Amino acid sequence: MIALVIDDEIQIRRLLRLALESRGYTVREAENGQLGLQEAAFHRPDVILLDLGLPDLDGLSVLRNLREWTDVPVLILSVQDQENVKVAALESGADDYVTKPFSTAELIARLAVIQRRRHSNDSPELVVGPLTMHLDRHEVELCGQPLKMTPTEFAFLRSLARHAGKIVTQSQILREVWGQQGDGQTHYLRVYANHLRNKLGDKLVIRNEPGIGYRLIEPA
Amino acid sequence: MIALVIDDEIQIRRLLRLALESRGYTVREAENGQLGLQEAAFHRPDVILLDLGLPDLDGLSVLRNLREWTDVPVLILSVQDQENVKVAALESGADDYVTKPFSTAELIARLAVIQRRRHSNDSPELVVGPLTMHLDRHEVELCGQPLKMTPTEFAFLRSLARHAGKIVTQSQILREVWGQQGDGQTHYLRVYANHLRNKLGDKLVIRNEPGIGYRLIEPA
DNA sequence: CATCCTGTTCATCCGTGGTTGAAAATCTTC
DNA sequence: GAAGATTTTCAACCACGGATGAACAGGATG
Repeated sequence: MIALVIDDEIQIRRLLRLALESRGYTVREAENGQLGLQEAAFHRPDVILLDLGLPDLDGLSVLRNLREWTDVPVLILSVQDQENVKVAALESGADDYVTKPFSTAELIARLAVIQRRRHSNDSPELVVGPLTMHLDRHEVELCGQPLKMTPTEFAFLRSLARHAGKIVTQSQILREVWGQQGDGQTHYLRVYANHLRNKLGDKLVIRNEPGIGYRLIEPA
Repeated sequence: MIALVIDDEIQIRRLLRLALESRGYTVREAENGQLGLQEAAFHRPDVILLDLGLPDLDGLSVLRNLREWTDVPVLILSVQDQENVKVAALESGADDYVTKPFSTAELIARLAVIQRRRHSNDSPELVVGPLTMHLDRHEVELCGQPLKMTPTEFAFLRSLARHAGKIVTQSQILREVWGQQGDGQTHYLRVYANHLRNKLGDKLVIRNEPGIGYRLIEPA
């Protein structure tokens, strides 16, 4: 399992190397975007940890470049208060992000989620823990029990479940559920997140990421 | 038993009409792909004889279009020994083919094979609780009593009965019963659901799933 | 304390579905 | 080919439930 760290700060790279190697990863490093892309192309890592603030290219450019030819999971490392950048990164195909400073435990946990998500392939049935969505028949089961759901609720939940464990941005959900004209109506999100939480009970958690979006996770 | 002949050569159509009518088929004709698709959607034939060389659309396009919404048996009429085209047709869902010139005896024989295969795969009787549908004869029984049914009603009920107990999507029913141009005409669904409910009484329930579709269930 | 974002509840409105009946199209039958 | 019967299509109506929009409460953050 190869991890590629793209970050200009050597302290961060050393920290990540220690954390990752202790978990069995082989770690490669790149100190700027240009080298990062080269490394990614040459060594084909299984996961990439990408800093958004890089000296040459900015992180977003690196991410978009990557996404032109690979689906490798990308975890963003960002400093706080760059919410718009985080949103842009997620919409450009990043899988998740952690905010510096971060605990290595959190980092490892998020990596695990990303990897697990990779392995699930898409079929007419979408399964997230105890939840099963039959996309063709618009039926939902929770712990084997059928769950009644309005069309809008279904679309909302599908939007989250498609990227289970991963953040889905507000505008992403709004576009998928309400189409073009839904853009900006963040109010709907709160109403329907509420509906779904009531229906899902404590079997599944819809967690809010303030200012960014929502994610569907299984309770620990 | 309705057969639809899609061929631009009038001689061929004449020949086929004679051969088929002598075997008890009702024959409909279309001289190009566009008309053929219309006929297929409107009259819902039990078998289609399709020429691969048509003036407007090529036969393969017609076939693929058909296969988007119906499983009606299709027999290909091909001119030469164009192996690659025949293979493509079979892979696109054709049931068999004959090469021009062909003997009517061979044609009839192949039709018989197709029909028999249909019936072995798809059993000629579809049973849901007290309801029995004789798919080959277009006859319906409810609690042993014969039930009169128009062609559209029959197709609608078959669409539901095939997936008894499961939700069948609105557009799924519309495509199966009315073909491509039925898409969006959800109005028809309400009218015919109403017809069927009246005929089925309380022996079987057609339940609506708001915004999604319908399902056929046995009352508890 | 002020502000922003979120969660929660509720009243209104509109879309969807059910129902009926009439017009239009199609198929029979002579 | 014309008259009648059957079937499909279409229009009009009502009823209900879900979508929408507003109001208010809670909580984090500075």
